[in-house]
Amino acid sequence: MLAGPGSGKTRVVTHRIAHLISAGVPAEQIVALSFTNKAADEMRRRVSELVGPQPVEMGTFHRFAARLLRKNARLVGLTSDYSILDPDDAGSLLKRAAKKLGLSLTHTPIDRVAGVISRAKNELTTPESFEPRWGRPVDEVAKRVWPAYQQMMLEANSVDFDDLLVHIARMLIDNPDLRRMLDARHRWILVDEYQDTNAVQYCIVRGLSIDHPNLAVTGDPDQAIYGWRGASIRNILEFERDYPSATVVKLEHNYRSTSNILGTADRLIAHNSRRKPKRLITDAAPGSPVRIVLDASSHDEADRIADEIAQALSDGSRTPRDFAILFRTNALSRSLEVALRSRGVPYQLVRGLEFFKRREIRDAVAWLRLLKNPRDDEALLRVVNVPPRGIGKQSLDRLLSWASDKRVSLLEAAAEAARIPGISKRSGTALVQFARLHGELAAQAGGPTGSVAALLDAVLEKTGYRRMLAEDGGDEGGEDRLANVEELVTAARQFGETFQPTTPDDDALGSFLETTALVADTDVWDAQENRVSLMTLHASKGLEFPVVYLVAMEDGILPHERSIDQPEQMEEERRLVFVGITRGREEVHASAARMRDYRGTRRISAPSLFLTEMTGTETVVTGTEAPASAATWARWGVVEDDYAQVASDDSADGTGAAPGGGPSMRRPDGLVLELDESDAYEEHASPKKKTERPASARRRGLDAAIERATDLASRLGGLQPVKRTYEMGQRVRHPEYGEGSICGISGTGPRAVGTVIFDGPAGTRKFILGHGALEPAD
DNA sequence: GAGGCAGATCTTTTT
DNA sequence: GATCTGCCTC
Repeated sequence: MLAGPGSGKTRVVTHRIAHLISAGVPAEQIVALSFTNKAADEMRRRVSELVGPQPVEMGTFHRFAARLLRKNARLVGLTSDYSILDPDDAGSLLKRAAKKLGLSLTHTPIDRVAGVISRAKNELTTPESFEPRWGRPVDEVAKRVWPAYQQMMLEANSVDFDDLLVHIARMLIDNPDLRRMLDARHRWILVDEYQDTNAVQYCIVRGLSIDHPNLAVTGDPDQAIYGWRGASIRNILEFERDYPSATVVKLEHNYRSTSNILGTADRLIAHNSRRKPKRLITDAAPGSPVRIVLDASSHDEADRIADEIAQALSDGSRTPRDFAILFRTNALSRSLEVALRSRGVPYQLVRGLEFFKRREIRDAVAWLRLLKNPRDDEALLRVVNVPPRGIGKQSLDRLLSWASDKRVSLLEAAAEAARIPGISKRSGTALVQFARLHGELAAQAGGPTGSVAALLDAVLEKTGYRRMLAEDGGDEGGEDRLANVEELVTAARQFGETFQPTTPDDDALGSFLETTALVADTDVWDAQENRVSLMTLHASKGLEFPVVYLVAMEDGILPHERSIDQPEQMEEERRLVFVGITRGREEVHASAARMRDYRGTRRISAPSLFLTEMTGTETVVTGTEAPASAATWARWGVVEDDYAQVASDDSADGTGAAPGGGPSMRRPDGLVLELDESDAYEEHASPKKKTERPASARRRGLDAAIERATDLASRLGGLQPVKRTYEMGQRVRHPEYGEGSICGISGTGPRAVGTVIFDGPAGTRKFILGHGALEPAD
């Protein structure tokens, strides 16, 4: 399903599940994969509304993989008690690996190296097959540490986030019998947000749907915003090749936003060249125009928005949960928080990881991990000297090298610490005692009947952690931290109450750890809470709000400075804005500030290119910094509009994405890509030319993009794009709705919105005229 | 070994 | 701005 924003995707997915079940498909054979737990929970809720609670497997890719891995851990050299390391712990393990190899990290920051490895894993590259790109020192370092890192992971019976998926993918590739079994077991698969799947995820889905290709995926290439994580729209484009009998369904009708909002979103996204043409159709009224506000400073921006919200709240026209404020980076939230707080407006910052990122929470969870998996060295390092037990860096270094020589875990080494040369008597005793403490707690942890909350309580008590926090009344909120830890105990208790083992080897502690390890930002966001939501654009995917504010749309921030010189990344940034705009149901306000206090410095920047691209008949430009005559802005807009016209002609005809119909081209790596720029070219050229494409179209990346602008411009000289003009009262024909007449036009040019009264039952509908959905009826 | 301090460093988005 | 690092002193 190619499904535009607000087209009822979740509804389609849930109804499909419900339909399968009522058609007699056993619920255990259905797997529904999404990207956040939130989305999965929502799906589950809606499915049980339709057909009652069902044992359908619903969750994130990572959760699904984690459970599968637990059942088959032996196949990849792990035990079912394996730990999941979060990026921080994984990073520090990577650091230890580098140190072991004596690699200097001064010129290659560790998170950069981690990023390269993560990226490679998501491409399903192995440490052996990984090839450093020439002239990239980070790659060279990655090439060398990766194997050591992986070895250490294995010895610690641990995986990182990426490994969860990679292990499953490899398992499916290497074990044909198991693959067949799992394929048969998970017969019906549904994947949401398919445009954001990467190679590993693709591999997993593919592996489970060869014998039983009952696969339903939904996605919108225009909302692909995880390219940096290796997601690739090629998964959508290749779909029809891998599953030749696939049917493509387009959901183009938007039930969410006003036509002004949709028009603006569409105008913007038309500037992307690499996309499947797709229409946005709506019956909705125009609503208020999308507002573009230019403020003098980031503080003005925050104050203005807070004032507007406070005003709407006090006159009763809105309630706090109607509002969302979206931004590019988390760091941008601060001034908004301050402004909202000073006006007493309740808000929630959607950054759920915060809780699980807190030191005290991580310490407590690390203890649980160590109890579950005694080989989890990273967890041990985290808690071994908290509260202080007199075990310092020196002793730990000795312990580490001894353990690594003897090939034992740190915990095993700790038990022997008294005998390890170089470790002082005092530290040695402390380590031995630590090991003994672990033994005591582990005894309590044993047995699947044990409650996680009780165990956690014992940990806090016996390790002296709770006492440490209680006594640390002074400087930095030992009280708060204590409260947080107690909150974790409560969470564990609640978890224990609802926990239902689905398989015999399911245990509460393991599941609890899995849950804490795999929470996402948006998972903590609570739609019920009546608060203004503050979140990143990425986190907003899949949500909707009556009123949306897009802030800090400035050059260098919204097209992020690291994206500006790369055309593909610019397109992703543009999609990000597209996602942001289409979150809005009734009002969208985009803003930029001339001067912004950011990262401790003050920066002056120009309004985002995207603001000018959005500007048109559906928008108004205001604010203290708005050009008085609107001339500068407007002229800028006009120039952009010419470009917009070129781009819109690219996608003027919505048929390009029909199954197998669109022209496609093969890249050297064997992928099939559809490029709209060639669509545009083809559209007006003779059909014969289809096979001999100009060399320029074959080139990609920077070259192609530079070429495209100039090349396309010159080519257009000889190729007149089909220009249609419409006027009031004109008779038109729509392929689906039949004939009608235009009874209203708002705006001008290819983006104008026309209202059509159809003769048939379709009634009155609105269209973006330039989209080619309508033809003149003679 | 613990704790405190100054200076360096680095800042996209996330399961 | 915030956090981490290395260095210093007790």
